[in-house]
Amino acid sequence: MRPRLKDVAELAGVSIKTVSNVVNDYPHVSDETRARVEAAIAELSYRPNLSARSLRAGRSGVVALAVPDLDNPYFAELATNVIEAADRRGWTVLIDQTQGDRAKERVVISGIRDHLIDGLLFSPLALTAKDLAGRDEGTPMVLLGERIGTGRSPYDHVGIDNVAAARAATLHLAERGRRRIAAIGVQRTAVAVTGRLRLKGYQQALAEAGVPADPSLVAPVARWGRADGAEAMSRLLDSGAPDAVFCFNDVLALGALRTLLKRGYEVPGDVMVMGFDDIEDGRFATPTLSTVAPDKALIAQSAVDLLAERLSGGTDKAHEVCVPHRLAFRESTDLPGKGHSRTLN
Amino acid sequence: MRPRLKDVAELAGVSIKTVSNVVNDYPHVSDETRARVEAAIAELSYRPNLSARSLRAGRSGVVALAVPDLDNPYFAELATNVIEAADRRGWTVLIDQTQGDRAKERVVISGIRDHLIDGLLFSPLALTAKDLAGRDEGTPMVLLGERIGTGRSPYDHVGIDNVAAARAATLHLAERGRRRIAAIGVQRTAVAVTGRLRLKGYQQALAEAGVPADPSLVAPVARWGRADGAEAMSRLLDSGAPDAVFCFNDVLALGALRTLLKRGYEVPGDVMVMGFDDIEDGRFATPTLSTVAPDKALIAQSAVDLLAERLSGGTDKAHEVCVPHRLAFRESTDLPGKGHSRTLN
DNA sequence: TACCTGTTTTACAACGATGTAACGAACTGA
DNA sequence: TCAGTTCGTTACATCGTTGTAAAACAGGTA
Repeated sequence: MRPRLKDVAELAGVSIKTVSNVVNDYPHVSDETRARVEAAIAELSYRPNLSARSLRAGRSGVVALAVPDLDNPYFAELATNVIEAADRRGWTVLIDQTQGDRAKERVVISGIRDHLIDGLLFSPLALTAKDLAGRDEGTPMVLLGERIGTGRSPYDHVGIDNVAAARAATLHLAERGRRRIAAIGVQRTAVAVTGRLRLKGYQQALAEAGVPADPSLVAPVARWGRADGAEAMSRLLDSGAPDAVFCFNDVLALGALRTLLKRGYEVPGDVMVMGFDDIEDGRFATPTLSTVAPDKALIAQSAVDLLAERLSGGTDKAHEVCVPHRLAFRESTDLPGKGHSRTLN
Repeated sequence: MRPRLKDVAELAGVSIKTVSNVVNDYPHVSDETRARVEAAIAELSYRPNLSARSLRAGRSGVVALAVPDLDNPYFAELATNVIEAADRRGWTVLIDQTQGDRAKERVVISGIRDHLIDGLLFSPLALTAKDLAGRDEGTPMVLLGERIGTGRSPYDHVGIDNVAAARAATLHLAERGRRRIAAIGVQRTAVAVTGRLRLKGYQQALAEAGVPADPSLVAPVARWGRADGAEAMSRLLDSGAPDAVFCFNDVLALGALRTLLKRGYEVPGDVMVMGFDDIEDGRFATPTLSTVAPDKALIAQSAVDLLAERLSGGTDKAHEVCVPHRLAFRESTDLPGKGHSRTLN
């Protein structure tokens, strides 16, 4: 069917290995032989069989990226960055969606596909430290997002300082004079680490700003989707009358924004809205969405670099990379009369 | 390093093939032997090597999905659906981003990775019929989105009736009394098939509704991103004074919406906005975005099914699947006083 | 006992590519 | 002329799995 080294070799009148040497650019091949082989390769339009190569080499050139859900623009943007960074190293990316489901996340780390992939970039949501500990260390794995568990993990990790970021975001709202600052995004599940860290930053900021913490202003959600944000905002408006809301990610914030506008509130006048992630949607919402902007390109690049280092057998101790973030102040937290809502990007 | 069939066989005291038989659930293995082998598998936590398997079987269980850009929510949602549909068949999906770049799209069909994947689902933007014709038919490919070229193509294809959809969308605007209906999304490049089809539908609708076509109301864009939509809308407002705008996809529409609101126009009062794709963002924009809603899940499912049929050596002639779409009327094209903006989903 | 039937298990050869080691040929220098 | 050194090329084994065909075994019949 498809041409193999053998077919090329026969056509060129050389041995299989010589063709292999040409394909792999080995030095000691005479110009004349090389030309003949290349002609044969072109004529048959030969392409190496990657399965055979990876069987032989023990490497496939494929890495897996496991994320909860590509529908969430944050993960879509992250995936884009990862694919680009992997591309620069000649790797191909295979994508798994876990839906943040613990069973699926376990499958991802179970190593079922370890022989197909050289490494794993994993952004877990529901996984526990125990799940992780049970993994037999086969293919290298780099964790994205939250650290799991409190102890030392044998895995490389890339994340941001969620507490500091959430604290800064909340402080920003307090500095603009808001006193009833709500939070949307805590989850009731035991494993929602990210949410807890952002809540912690939120609480720290309130204490620091001397704003009394009102538990009724903390709105739990089941998941981090637009509908959840919209629904949580609705509950907050019915009960707590906030004058600002810090949402633990941007899609929650866009959902909350939708509810506010639909119910006739002015944003930022009546209620300021702050998000987290800096997805593109937020930059084109009306009002544009203030947010915490993690350096997604750097997260992806760092993760790929860490994986590469581990693949080349480099380090033994686990690396911790904390990627910087910045705050993007846009219209949704703009003070009236300052008149620069349109100049901020 | 990792256990192989051989290791399991030695531990269980049977031959390699017997272990293989157990792993593959072959019938003629005695219960006692099976139990012993399974114990050994568990003890060593053996996992089959997929590279070897796919070398042997000529199948890898991996299919590639090539899309322009995961950042575009339409493709992210499509990818989600494809991954789910593939999952149901036990396939893994590997994702390529082409950026709509012709050179990258050529690489995708060049077959460089054909040995790694069993099939290809490809949503091309810039590819020409000539590029396609030059492909040596190795792994099966299903095209998503537009048909390429006019002649008969040897490839299966899944798409929607763009002309009809665009026509219906535009007619909807005309029926609501708008006469200066703009269009955003035509592209100057020779290969932008989708844009041309939607333009055709737009023009047909104008003719049908007896609305004179004003070329100054057709705004070209370089790409189909939010920023392009925003910028095109700005140009339209400066020159043409439209009272409605049909955008060839939702992110263009969201960009246009942003410009309208920023410049103080009322939507839908002053200008109605209609999109195409039905991405989730549009359902949470304010106003919510009317749009053409293709059945993305069915697109993904059909594509995967077609691929499966081809993989099982089924058909020889190319299939054409036209997936139905519906129109989602939301607030951005709502007539004032009708009072049902909130009941429409 | 010899023979057949059917089940269970095994040895062996692929799949396609590449590292190793060895080979012949063409040179060098004594 | 011959050993020693390159250089270019090759045969072979191997990566881990599975299809094929045959061997081993058990049970039943003549």
